[in-house]
Amino acid sequence: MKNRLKVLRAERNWSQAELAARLEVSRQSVNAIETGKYDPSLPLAFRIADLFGLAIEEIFLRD
Amino acid sequence: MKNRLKVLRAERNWSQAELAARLEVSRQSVNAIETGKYDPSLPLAFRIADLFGLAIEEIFLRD
DNA sequence: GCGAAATGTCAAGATACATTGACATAATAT
DNA sequence: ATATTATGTCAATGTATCTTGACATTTCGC
Repeated sequence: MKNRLKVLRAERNWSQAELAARLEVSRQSVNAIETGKYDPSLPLAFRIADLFGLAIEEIFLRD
Repeated sequence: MKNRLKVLRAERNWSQAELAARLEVSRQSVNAIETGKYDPSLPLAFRIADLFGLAIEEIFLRD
């Protein structure tokens, strides 16, 4: 499961800490998801999709 | 996080056991997700969406 | 180059997700 | 009515997700 988080974040000039704050998760969680250590839970994936105004399928890709 | 699993399964006349087999998870997992005990992981949500040929957003709804 | 901000990573702990095995009850079929 | 199938649920266990706190390294502005 790959994701486009880093790119989406860069497009908005958000730091990992800023994204984490907007998602109400820890900075370490954002980093872990971005660096592929694990996938977000489904509810968090929805919050991410909502924040960027995209469908989950447009952010998370089957590997 | 609500979901339409039970309906989609009924449309196909699949038992929980049959759906579990197609998803390669346990019957208890399907039951737990259907009865709202917990949400599936993101990878499992993708497998479910793929199986039914729908977008994740068409199966799982923000509550 | 120096200091600040950003990123990567580790450890320890909590809660969520998924498993097997078992059992009770409900629904269906013969 | 009895047997089979389907569903709901429990306990115990293991892995995944997420947390706080800490520290090292990289990147950026000045």
